[in-house]
Amino acid sequence: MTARRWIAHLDMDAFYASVELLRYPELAGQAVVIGGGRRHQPVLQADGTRRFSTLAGYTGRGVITTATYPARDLGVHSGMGLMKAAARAPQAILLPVDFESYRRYSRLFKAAVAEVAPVIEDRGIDEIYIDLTDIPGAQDSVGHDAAGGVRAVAQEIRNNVRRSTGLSCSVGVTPNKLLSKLASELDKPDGLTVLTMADLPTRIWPLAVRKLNGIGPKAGARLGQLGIDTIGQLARRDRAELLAHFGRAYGRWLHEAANGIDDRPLVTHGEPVSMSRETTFDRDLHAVRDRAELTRIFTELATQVATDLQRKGYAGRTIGIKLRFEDFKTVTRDLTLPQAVADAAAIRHAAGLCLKRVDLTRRLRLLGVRAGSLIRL
DNA sequence: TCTGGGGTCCTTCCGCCA
DNA sequence: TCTGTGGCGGAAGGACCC
Repeated sequence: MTARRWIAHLDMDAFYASVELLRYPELAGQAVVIGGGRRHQPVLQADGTRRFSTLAGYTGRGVITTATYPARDLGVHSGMGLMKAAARAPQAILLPVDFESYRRYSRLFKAAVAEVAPVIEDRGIDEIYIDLTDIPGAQDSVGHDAAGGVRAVAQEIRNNVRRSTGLSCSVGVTPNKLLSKLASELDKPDGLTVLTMADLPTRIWPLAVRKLNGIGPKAGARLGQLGIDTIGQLARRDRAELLAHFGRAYGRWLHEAANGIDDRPLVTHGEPVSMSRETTFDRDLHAVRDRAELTRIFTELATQVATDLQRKGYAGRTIGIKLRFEDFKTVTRDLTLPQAVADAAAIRHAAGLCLKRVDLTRRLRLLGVRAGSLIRL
C-alpha cells in the first residue's frame, strides 16, 4: 500500500493586523487597516490610553497592506489606496506597518509548525506549504473517515501555532499544493478544510478561475472573454482550444490546474535571486528641477541595497534600476558587471550608468535599485 | 483620490559565436 | 565565402504573487 500524498497549505489570518491586535488588544473587534507611513503611530496619552489615527483626512499615496475582518466588512481590502479607503471607512483605525514584528511572529509560527511537520516550503511572511505524507498517523483512518488521521495532524499544527503565537490560521489539506492553496481559503478565518480528488466537482469547480494561483488579472480577463468564469468551465474546455488560445506551456497548465492536477514538489531550500529597494515619492519629481532630491534618494537606495547584500552575505553581478513615470509606465535598465559587487559606491556607479540610458523628460513617481545574479560571499 | 514594496519566473529579442 | 542553425548570455518587459 503506497502512502497517499497529503500537502497542507497554511495561511495566517489577516496576519499583520492580527499581530498588531496582540499589541493593542483594545482594538479587538474594530475596523483596523495597516498601511501608510510612519506618521500614524499611536500616541500614548496622559491618562494612559492610546490615541490612534483614523483614515479620516488621510492624504498620501499609501495602500492598505492588511485589513481586519470588520474593516473588510466596510468595503476596504488590501491593495486599495488609503485615500479611497478613507472615503469608504473614515472611522477605521490606521496603523503603520512594522515588518520587524511581523518577521518575528513569522519565525515563531513556522517553528511551531516544524515541531509537528518539518518538511516546509516557505511562501513568504504569512504562508507555507507543509508535507504531511510521512507524519505518523497521517495515513490512518478514523472510523470511516479515511482522512481522519491527516485531519488530526493538521489540527495539531493549528493548535501549536495558536499556542506559540496567540494567532489563528487557516489550513487546507489535499493531495497537492494547487488544491491546498484553494482549500485553505474555503473556511477562513480559523478553518481547516480537507479535500480529496473526489471533492473536485463540488468544492473546486464552482470557484472563480481567478482563485487559481497563477491566473491574475490579465489571464482572468482573457478567459472571461471566452466565456470561462469558473474553474469548472475551464475544466470542461477542450485542451486543444486552450493550447490554441494560450500557447503550449500556459494552455497545458490551465487545463491541468482546472482538473486539480499538480505534481510540483515542495521547495524546502532556496537562495535569493535578487535584492532591491524602491520608493514612491510623495510627489512626482522632475529630473532637472528636482535633481538634488533625486540624486539623494538614488544614492540612498543604492546604499540600502549594499547594506542588505552585506548583511546577508551576497554580492550582485547585475545592477539594475527601475523607474515609474507620472503616467505609471515603468521601465527598467540593467547592467552586468565583470565582477559581482556589494559596496554602495560600485552599485551607485553602475546604477548611474543605467540611468543615463533613460529618457527623463517625463516626471517620475518611483525610483528603484536592484542587484541580481547574486553570488554568496 | 489613482494604483506600495519586495520578490520570482517567463517570454522575447538581440548580438555573438560555433 | 555564403547561408543557415542553434546555443547562450544579457537586456527589457510583463504577469503574477505575498
